[in-house]
Amino acid sequence: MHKYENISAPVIKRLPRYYRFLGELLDNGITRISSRQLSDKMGLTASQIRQDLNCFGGFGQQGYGYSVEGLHKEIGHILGLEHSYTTILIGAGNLGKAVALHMSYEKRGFKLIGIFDNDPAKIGSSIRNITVADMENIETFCKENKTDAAILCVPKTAVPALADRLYEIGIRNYWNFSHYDLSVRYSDIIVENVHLNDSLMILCYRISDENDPPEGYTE
Amino acid sequence: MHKYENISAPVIKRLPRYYRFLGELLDNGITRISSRQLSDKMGLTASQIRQDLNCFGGFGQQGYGYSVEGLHKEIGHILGLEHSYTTILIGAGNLGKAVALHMSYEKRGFKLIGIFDNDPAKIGSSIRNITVADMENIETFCKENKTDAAILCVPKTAVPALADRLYEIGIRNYWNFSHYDLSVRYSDIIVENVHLNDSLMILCYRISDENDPPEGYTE
DNA sequence: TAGATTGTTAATCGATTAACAATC
DNA sequence: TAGATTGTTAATCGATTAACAATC
Repeated sequence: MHKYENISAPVIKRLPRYYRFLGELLDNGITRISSRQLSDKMGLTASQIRQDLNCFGGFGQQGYGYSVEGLHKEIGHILGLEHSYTTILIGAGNLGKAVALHMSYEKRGFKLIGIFDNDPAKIGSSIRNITVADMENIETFCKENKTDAAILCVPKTAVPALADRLYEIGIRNYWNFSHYDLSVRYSDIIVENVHLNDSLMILCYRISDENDPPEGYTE
Repeated sequence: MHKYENISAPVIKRLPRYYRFLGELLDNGITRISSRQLSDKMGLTASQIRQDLNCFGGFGQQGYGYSVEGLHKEIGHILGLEHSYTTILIGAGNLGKAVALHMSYEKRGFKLIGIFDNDPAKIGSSIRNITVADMENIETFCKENKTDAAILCVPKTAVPALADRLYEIGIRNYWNFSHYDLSVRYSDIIVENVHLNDSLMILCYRISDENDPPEGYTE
């Protein structure tokens, strides 16, 4: 039932970056590019670019290279950006608010149709023309409005119970900003994580690895 | 000059997750764990856990397993969480604000000492007791206050000029939320990216790959 | 046609998994 | 001691790079 079979995670993770670079080239009025030129710009090998693209089809032309516009469109299509998945956001704190407002710039892929919180101070307030609703009403809302995906911006302590509830409702696609591993709890769901703490720790590792050990450190 | 030589990126990326799971075990009062038990909880192989940990040292005990508290501490140490890097945030929009507030919960690793923006409407406002300063004053500020790292929460169009300016000041460590690849511009810097758009596109790919092709799609 | 660059196969490199001797 | 589990080496698997025939 997969559109593309056996595409490895490393390849998929590179697609948005290809899409971004091609978009920039397009903005700069560049119409064609070779895998070598693109590899120079992006800091990877031409071989890898050709291998990656050929997972999905032969988009280039021998002796010529790739049409920037054509390739940009193809990758957009591979990513499925022509979809519009109805999406709800749970948690209207600072991060939730930022994500909601961020998504207004994002035209493709996802459409925010509801925002939920259980804090009375937040319920009733408005974020980009969507009124924050009471978590109590989420089942009713999802019955009345087909909901494809949920964005989780709640504290990790709230996630296990929330996850069970959303799973019960039938939601299987998650953009997860909470410090909790949803994928361990359910195996038949799709989760894309944005773990800010993890990201910051990795930066911390790389900075401290480069520099002198801190005081009190002995080896 | 590296504390740990030749540690591969996949290993480093798993460290925060180990740290998180061990922290949870610790909270639940569990004192010891074997690589097999941990692998069951985390959804990976016991072999991989042992291989990963042995990049840094032998933290376990044959026939017993690992001390949860000991291992948690060790990984915290490997990540360099005992540091406190002085950090400035550029861009006090919704995302910048959310990140600044997020970091107040985060005690270890980084300390936010300044927030900058060039929007007169934002300059002078206050985020978690830090007054948003004018970008004009960033050179002066960094001369007076040793600054280890910068968080970029500005639109991508603003990044190239900003990056040059921060590089000139001497900042080499970046937590980058903008849709721009800093690492291509400078090679002697450390960049950890949080590309929300890229993350959302990957989710989009995985949802559309699972489901029926959209209307108008023919193969 | 000649030159350039792809698509694709083969070679290399690296990461994960399996196995087991060491040892607590 | 016997049982359990690590640390570590060897085997497998997968991803990246190199090479080149196909072809625009």
